[in-house]
Formats: sequence, structure tokens, C-alpha cells
Amino acid sequence: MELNERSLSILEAIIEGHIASGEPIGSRTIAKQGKLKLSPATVRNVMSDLEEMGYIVSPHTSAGRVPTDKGYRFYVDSMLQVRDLSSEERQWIDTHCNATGLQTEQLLKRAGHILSRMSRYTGIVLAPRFSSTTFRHIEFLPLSQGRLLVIFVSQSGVVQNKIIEMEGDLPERHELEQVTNYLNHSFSGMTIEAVRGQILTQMREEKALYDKMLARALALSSEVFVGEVEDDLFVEGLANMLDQPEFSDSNSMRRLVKAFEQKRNLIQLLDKTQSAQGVQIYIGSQSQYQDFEGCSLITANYTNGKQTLGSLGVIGPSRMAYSQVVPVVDYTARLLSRILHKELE
Amino acid sequence: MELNERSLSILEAIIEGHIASGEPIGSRTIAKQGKLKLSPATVRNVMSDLEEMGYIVSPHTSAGRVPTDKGYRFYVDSMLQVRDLSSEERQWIDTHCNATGLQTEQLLKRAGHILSRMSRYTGIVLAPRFSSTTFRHIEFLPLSQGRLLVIFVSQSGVVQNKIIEMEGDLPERHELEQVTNYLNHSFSGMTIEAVRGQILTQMREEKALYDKMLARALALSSEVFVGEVEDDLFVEGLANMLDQPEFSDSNSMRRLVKAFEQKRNLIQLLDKTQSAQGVQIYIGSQSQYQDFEGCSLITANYTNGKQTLGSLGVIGPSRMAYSQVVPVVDYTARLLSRILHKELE
DNA sequence: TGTTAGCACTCGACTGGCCTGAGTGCTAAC
DNA sequence: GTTAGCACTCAGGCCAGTCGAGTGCTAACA
Repeated sequence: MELNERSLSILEAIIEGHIASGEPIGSRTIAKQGKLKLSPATVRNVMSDLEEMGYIVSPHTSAGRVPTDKGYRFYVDSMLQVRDLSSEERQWIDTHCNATGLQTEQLLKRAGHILSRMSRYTGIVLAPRFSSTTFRHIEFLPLSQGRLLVIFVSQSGVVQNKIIEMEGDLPERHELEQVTNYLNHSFSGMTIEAVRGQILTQMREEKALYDKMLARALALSSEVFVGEVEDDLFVEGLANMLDQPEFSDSNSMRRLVKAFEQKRNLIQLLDKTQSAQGVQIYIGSQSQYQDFEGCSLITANYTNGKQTLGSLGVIGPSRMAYSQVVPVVDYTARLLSRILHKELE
Repeated sequence: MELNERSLSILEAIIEGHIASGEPIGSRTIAKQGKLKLSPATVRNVMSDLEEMGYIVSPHTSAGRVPTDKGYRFYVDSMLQVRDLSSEERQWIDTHCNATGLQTEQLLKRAGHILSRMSRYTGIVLAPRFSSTTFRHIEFLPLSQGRLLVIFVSQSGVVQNKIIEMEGDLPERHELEQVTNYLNHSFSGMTIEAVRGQILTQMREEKALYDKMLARALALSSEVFVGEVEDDLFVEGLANMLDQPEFSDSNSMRRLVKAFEQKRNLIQLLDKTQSAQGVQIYIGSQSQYQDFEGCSLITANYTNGKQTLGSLGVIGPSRMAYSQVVPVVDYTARLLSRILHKELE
């Protein structure tokens, strides 16, 4: 069965009405709206068809209709018209992101804050993956008691640090310098992924057994680069979600807060989106976790001009003002890319 | 009017009963409990006195009594017996904190997690204040387009980084080296507070006008050290709070989540506790913010052996299992101090 | 054949009354 | 000073009744 023009406009009216009011939409409301000159009874017939096709449901007999995930999906894919940001909005975003002298981490947090403020939902930002960043600089600082502080800087200026516990004696100062120079020189410009590979290969080679400095260098750097690093995720504006009527009962609030506290799931979710380009929209629990039932996710990646660094987005109820949020996510991702793009060749 | 022994035990019974059950406690319950051989009527008389003195209230006519903030305060100050941690509990905490190779930041997050897990409430950890850390090492890395990445390491191994935007040309490589050496040499071992002072004094002196290197050094370092740095706060286990019956209605949930999202207030609150020693208990909104009405805060500072670095604690409902939580906060603070104490002389 | 009016029906939300049980305060007696 | 007894209060659960929004179906209309 095909959707003709009339059913399309009725579906659209239902979805937009529901997005605006949060209430189920009845046939009367649509008929009175007057755009299409139809009686409530006719609208009812069409609604009945739409329900059969799975685009809408009625929560109970005497309520109006509400879009299903399938309905939203359809709406987003074929009827959604995103608006542009006003210049004031752009400016607001710019000034809030561009405060100079920010740590990268702070910058990402700000971006999350912006997303949440502009959308009135929850903003999330996934920090650049450690393994996909590019090597730029490494430095060792001895602490006491056989502990060594390692500072690692990626090409894009992201700083990571780690304390490693040394068994036995700390390397001498000049030895450390040698190692530092060696690593800085030989890994320069490689991705961490590649660095890992190289470390592992070299460790297997004979040379490493005899060259004491090389052995040291490999031992130290493997501590830093091999092994997992937790990804960092910033969540801002969780409280916004709790103001949404769909989460106003205490059980769903609890569920939602718990879901956001389980950052691991969210990270996985955002991670999956990294391969795609442009703004992505995930609706309902379609491809997501149970915990985020009733929620939709709008994401985009940010890059350094060449490769994807991380992703960011907005989580809101499925009944989200998609047309408002999409441009915000898009613009913020572009802005972040622009800021992080100013980097060393 | 004085509290005699009998009223004391009744007050104690009310408070401990209420902590255990969450319900208002009636005269009957206490009489039946049998510890003090009294009839409900007698207990009622005493309760009436206690209410008059402000230690307890009844939420409505036909409910039992509930402790007031004053009641809790009294209980905590003069009757509380904290238990010791079992060796399993200690061990659990140790293993969860001691995973080596953690960034300091991660360590603090873990501590927060531990606090929340052990207490079943919400754990908070305030990161070391930037201004009270001790200078150890600074390093400049040029990025593109007049931007400079500054990495700063404190004595205790905390790494901060900042990108500064240079007006005009970037310093030459050898110049940057000179500056780095100068700063590392002359600020070594000073607190950031002191460094700030020195920078400001030196900038006023004539010498700075003529020595180009010095001028450069001061300009750069002032960008880093002068001006505010946001303190970092980790909140873990927010969802635990929402499982408490006192916050089970959606309004107080919302209020609470919002309160926790306003990190600034929390930071101020924890900041105030920094001057005190040992475990501190703040009850109700006594000295706190409206938003945390009905909550209590148990905190302790962590140190590097010489000076306070930051503080941590647990926020729970006023009806908190104080005797269980106090030792957890205490032990975690000590553990953190011990870990961070392993530092360079 | 598509559209509409009419009507009976369903169901959630709200209201008010009723009952119960827990707990209190007061008084009088021990 | 302690206790028993009694009248009183009040939240919470339960039930019946009402209201209004919205539906599905059928029959009539263009």
C-alpha cells in the first residue's frame, strides 16, 4: 500500500503536532486545523490506514494517535526540512566556543554545553580516540620511588599523561634524554595505531636485544602506547531531559539517569557512528540500547580536516524538534573541526 | 531543659530506626522494641518534649516522628559510633584504586566511584586546586598559526595543558628553549600562588623592559599562571541518590539532578571544607545550598603529606547511614593521600 | 466510489465518599 | 512519675460516578 499525498500530509500533521504539544493528536484537531479541508471522519479513516501500516499508534482507545519509531524514521527521511541557524545563534555559539586559552578537554566540554543549551536536550561529546591521534611529542619526567610521568602530545594538541611504575632502577637522566629523542624522532607523524605496530615489530627483532637504549625505549613506550585507554565522554545538560514530559515519572527518570551514567554504552554507540559522514539520526531504540528507549540521537563527527577525531551529538526524546536540532549539531561539529584544524603541518 | 538518659535513648532509637527504615517512628514501635521497659504513653510524653526542643517533628498528625536537622546534628556529634571497615572492604578499595599507570584524573574518578559504590550514595571528588600545587616543569610546543601549547606539570605529577594564542610572531626555537630553561630553573619548587606573585613583581621591574628573553618569558608564563582556572569536580553514582525513597518523586529528582549539574556550587562547598582537618559532616541545608535540602555531606581532605591537595566526600540523604559512610570517606581520603604522597622531594 | 454525519462505545482522568489503621494528645487513675 | 483508656486526626486505599476526548462502524450523500 502506498502513501498518497493526503495521507502524507496527515502523517506530517500528526508528527509535527505531537512534536509541538507532546500530546496524542486526534482526528478532530487535524480537521479543525483546516489545511486540508476534510472532516474528522475522513481523517479517522486515513489514520486507521496509517496505524495499520505501523506509522502511528494510539496509546489507548480514547486517545489520539502518536507516531511510532517507524513514523519518525519516515518523517526524518522524507519530510524533514531543517531550518538554518540565525546569525545570532551562530554568533552565540562562536563566542562560547572560541574563548582562547582553553584546554582541549575544556573545549569539548564547552561544545557539549552548547549542544545542550541550544537544543534544550542533552549534549554529548566523545573525545578524540587515543589510538587514532597522531604522534607529535613525548616526554618523560622521573617522579620518586621508581615512578615515571609520561606526557604525550598528539598532533592536534591533545595532551595525555600517565604515570608508569618502573620495576628496578629508574633510567639515568642522559639515558632518558636519549630515549626521548629517539622516540620523538622515529615516531613523528605516525598514528598511535601505527606506533603500536612498530613497537611490537621492533620488540621481536634481534636488534632490540643488543641495543640497550633501544630496549629501554621500547620498554617504556610500550607501557604508554600498548594497552587500552578509556575513551572520554562528556555529557552536559542531563537535567534538560528530565523536563521532558515523557520522562516525568520517577521510574523513567531513574532509568534515564542510570543510562547516562553508564558511559561505556554511550561511548560504544557514538563510536559506531564514526564511520559515517554528515549528520546522522538514530531514532528510538531502533539501533540503540534498551535504556534509551523513547530517545533519539542526532550526531555528527568532527575532524581535523583529514580524519575523523571524535563525534558529538544531542540525545533527546524521540519527539524531538529535529528541524531545530540538526543544524545545531551540524554547525557545532563544523566549528569544532575548524578550531582543531588549526594545527601543525 | 536537659536531655536525661532516657530521652537520649529514645532519641537515639528514633534516629536509628528512621535511618534503617526510612519511615516515621511511632511511640509504639519504640515501646515494643523492648530495650527500655516503657509503655507507649510514656514514650509519647518524652517524644513530645523532644519535639518541643526541636530534635524531632511529625510530618502530620497521625504519623510517627522524624529527626530534624538539629536532631541529626546532635546524634552525629554526641552519639555516633562509627564502625571499622572490614579487611575485605579495605582490600576492595585498595585494589580498585591501585591499578597502576593511571592518570591522576582517572585516579580521582576512581576514588569517586569507590565512594559511591561503598556508600550506595553519591561520591564527589574535588581535584587539586591549580593554584595550590607546586611548580615542577613547564614546556612549550609550537602549534600552527601562532598558537602555542603549554604543558605544565606539578610536583605531584598533575599535568595541565593550555593552548595560548600569540599575537604576532611565534618565538624562535632557541628562544623558546631559553625561556623554558629560565622558567624551569627559577620557579622550581614554588607554589603557583608564589609563581604568580613573582611574575607580577618582575613584570613591574625595569629589568624586564630591557632583557628581551625575560620579557618573553614573563609574557608567556603570565598567560599560563595568571588568571583563573576552573576547578575540576568528579561526581559519581548520582543514580544511587535517586533510589532513595526521599527523592522518589519526580520533582525532587529533578531538583537534585540539577543541583548536581551546577558543579560550581558544589565546588564552592567543598572548597570551604578544605581548611578543616579530618572527617567533616554537614547536615541538611544547615550550611549548604537550598538545592541540597534534605541531603548531608561527609567530607575529608586528601594531602600530599605536607599540604591539602583537594577534598572528597559523599552526599546522601540526611537519613544517611553515617556510621557506615564516615569510615569509607576517611579511608579513601587516606588512601588517596598515600598514593599521591609518593612524589619527588 | 470517496466523503461525511451520526451514534454508540471505550477508556483515562478526576471527584467525592467511605473505611481503615496508625498514631497522637489529654485525662484520670495507679 | 507512669500508665491505661479514649476521643480525635489524618493519609492512603478503594469504589462508584461523572466527564470529555476520541474512536469505529454504519448508513446516507454527492
